[in-house]
Amino acid sequence: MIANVWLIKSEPIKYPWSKMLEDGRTFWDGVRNHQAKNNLLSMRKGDFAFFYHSNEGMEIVGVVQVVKEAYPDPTAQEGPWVVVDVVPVATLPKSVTLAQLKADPICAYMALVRQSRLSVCSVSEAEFRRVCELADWNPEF
DNA sequence: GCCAACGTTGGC
DNA sequence: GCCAACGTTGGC
Repeated sequence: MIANVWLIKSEPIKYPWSKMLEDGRTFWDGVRNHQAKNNLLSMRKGDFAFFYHSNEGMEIVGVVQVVKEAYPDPTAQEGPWVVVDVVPVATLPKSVTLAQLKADPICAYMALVRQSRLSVCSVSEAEFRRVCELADWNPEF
């Protein structure tokens, strides 16, 4: 695989996938956790990320791509916080629920499952392929 | 530098 | 609404 894959979480009440599609592009703000911030810093232009609905839905609904690498979070008063710019790439034909991931031998060990509070986590290539299978999605890259 | 208290996130 | 898992804060 050429690019790395990540997973970003959003509460549907705050920023749902439908809004992501509507906006076409957004900066991923509000991360106030160092581990999540470090993941944002590791993102490279062209990397992909699953878009996960936390709290309500609890499922992976779409895929986005990083179009601008980390820069200071405009919504942060101070501190080292950063954002990246992302654009939607695809809506998954079938959403993949947390329950499905937990029940799957490959995905059960995803950072998403192991560290429920981490809002930006990495996804391995094996996990990526498996989620695509579960989603009935055939990535064209 | 340790640790108790507290706050937040997010699954159940 | 509850609670587990973490992160942060502040007293010592």
